Amino acid sequence: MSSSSQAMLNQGLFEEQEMPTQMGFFAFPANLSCPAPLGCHQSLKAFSIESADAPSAANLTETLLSSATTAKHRDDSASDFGGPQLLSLQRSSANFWAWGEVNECLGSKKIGVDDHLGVSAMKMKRIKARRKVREPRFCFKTMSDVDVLDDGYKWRKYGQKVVKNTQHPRSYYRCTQDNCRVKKRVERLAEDPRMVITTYEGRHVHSPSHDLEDSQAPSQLNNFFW
DNA sequence: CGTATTTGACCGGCGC
DNA sequence: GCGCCGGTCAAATACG
Repeated sequence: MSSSSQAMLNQGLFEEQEMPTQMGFFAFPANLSCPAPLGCHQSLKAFSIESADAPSAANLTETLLSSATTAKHRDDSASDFGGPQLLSLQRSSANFWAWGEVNECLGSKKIGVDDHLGVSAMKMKRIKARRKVREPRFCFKTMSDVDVLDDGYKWRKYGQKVVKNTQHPRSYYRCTQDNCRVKKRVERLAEDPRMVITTYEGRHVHSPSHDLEDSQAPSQLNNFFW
């Protein structure tokens, strides 16, 4: 975990009092606009998160924020806001939304190992169970015209599915970087189609693509996680 | 022509 | 065991 992420945590980025466990939310200041092609013209409103991987969400938030702020600062040098000040929290019960599926997938379910299973079968089951539990996963709820938010990484779509009780299809993306198994799902909220829910799964083993283009120091590459 | 996206098929988990 | 459902694969198609 980077020290800045820890700082963000200490500042109370992740608040859970009004949410079930594993849930937290925050809001960008109303005047923060994300740069094109982000299309995130409103506020990033909420996320749910696997508690053990809060730093991941913090780092992604950092990425999104820095992407938004650096782009803004390139255009206008007057710094209305910057860095940690962006994270002024706004609390609103209106931000609450159900995210049972994510919580369910986060390993809250007990996975029993049957006594009669063979050793290999048990191993398989354990590996699968462990994988399911360990994959850090969290989601952002964003008001946006476009489905895919520019988080600095390059994604390839590998599937689309209409899920039950929703009128909007869910899209599945994988990070295009070799050896990086990070995935994300993007869908629109049934109740409010203006809201996009982006769910990230896994950790990047590399820095964002535009950082690579900027020839970032190799030592930073290995340490970067969101 | 290489790469990205689309989309129907397939698979595994889960509840009944 | 069966059916439902979410997630993934991969062939076909679109696009630059």
